[in-house]
Amino acid sequence: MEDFFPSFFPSELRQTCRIGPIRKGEQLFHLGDNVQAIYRVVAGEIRLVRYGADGGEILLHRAGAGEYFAEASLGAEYYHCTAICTAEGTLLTIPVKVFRTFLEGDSSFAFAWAMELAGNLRALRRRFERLSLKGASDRVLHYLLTEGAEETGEVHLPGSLKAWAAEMNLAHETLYRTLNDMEARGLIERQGQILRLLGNA
Amino acid sequence: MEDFFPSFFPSELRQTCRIGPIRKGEQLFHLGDNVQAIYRVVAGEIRLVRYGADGGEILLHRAGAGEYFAEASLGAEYYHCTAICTAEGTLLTIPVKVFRTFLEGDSSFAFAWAMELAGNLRALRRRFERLSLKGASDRVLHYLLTEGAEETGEVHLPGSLKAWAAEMNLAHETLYRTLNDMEARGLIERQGQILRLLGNA
DNA sequence: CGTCGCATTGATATCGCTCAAATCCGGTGG
DNA sequence: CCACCGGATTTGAGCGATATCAATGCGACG
Repeated sequence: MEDFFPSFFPSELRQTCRIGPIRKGEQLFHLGDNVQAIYRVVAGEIRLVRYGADGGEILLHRAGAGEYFAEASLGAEYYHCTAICTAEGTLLTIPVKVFRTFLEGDSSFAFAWAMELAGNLRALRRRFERLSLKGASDRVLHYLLTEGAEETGEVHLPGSLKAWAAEMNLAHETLYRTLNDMEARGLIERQGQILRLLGNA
Repeated sequence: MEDFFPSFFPSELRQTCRIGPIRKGEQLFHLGDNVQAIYRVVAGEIRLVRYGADGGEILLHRAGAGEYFAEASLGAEYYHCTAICTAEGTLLTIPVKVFRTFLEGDSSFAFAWAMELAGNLRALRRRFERLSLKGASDRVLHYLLTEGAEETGEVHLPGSLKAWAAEMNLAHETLYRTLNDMEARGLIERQGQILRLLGNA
């Protein structure tokens, strides 16, 4: 199944992977577990979370279709967070042991993987930069500018507004209000699940 | 000079690198420049920044001795931020072209590099998680827990308190007050440049 | 039809930011 | 040796933006 694997995966590696369904609420691993696999979301959604001292859930990452997660745990002994399925789907499970073997022996694979990691790093830096903005509207603007379509700043809302608010570390109420304000000011335009950036200021 | 290079760098690669001094205020590259090199700080400090619409400086990363920067730009065409030297030191410059060649041809090098990137990714995730905390004291606690020495939660303050505040996206005044509060409450202990976590709550 | 979760709006509280000012410290030049 | 200066540190006061609490409508789903 070509769709399940990135093109650069060697066929021998593909044979050791597992592909299976994930159900909402299922936990793939917990904070502290020994690292046994890295994953790629084929369909559905996985959230990587950690729990604060007060029991509050801290969202580290949301992985959607096509995205890896726990990929940074390759060199670690144990997982640094907990993975929970938040939307039913399909999951590709890649055993670390075999994965490491290929990384060490196949230079073109290792190269492709390094490119992949570099891309993830850049994406995370964007999110980091976004979080460092204080204003809610600044974050929305930044999202449209960095994650939106080239030039047009058009974005398909990733799921519910509530989930989007969580990804940007905003209370969902604040996001509602902010979007209303911005639309009222003519900064953005909303058409159902599509957000468009209007004036380029 | 063994100190300048990570141990896994092939000697042929080392020969194409440049080692030179950097002065405070010097800019290594700007947002939008074509990617020509990745860097490693031997001594001193480099900050990766980006400028907001209001002209405000957004700190993306602070790289100190031993750290790489722009390493995620390997697969990119142009730099996504600006690099400024904030403390005099020495810089290792690694041309991307040669670097790529080695990545593609030397699997053990590529593997080591992938490990390096994975580590960077984990470090950035920690910082990201920290930023997602709302309270100032939560951020300080998180810093001590994740960046501090194992168990003891002991930390050498990275430079000035002001710089530390910037790294945690806090106003420096807020950090001063928070540290005072925390010390008064017996949560932490300060001895000059050393912060120690006391009660493990 | 009842329930659950998302969307939306209102009211209030809180925490960190901003502006301001005083002190301290290291370095520099006379 | 001392006066001066810039930057870090510290403390104070007040504001504002966001979180929080609360209530309602709405659509999907069993």
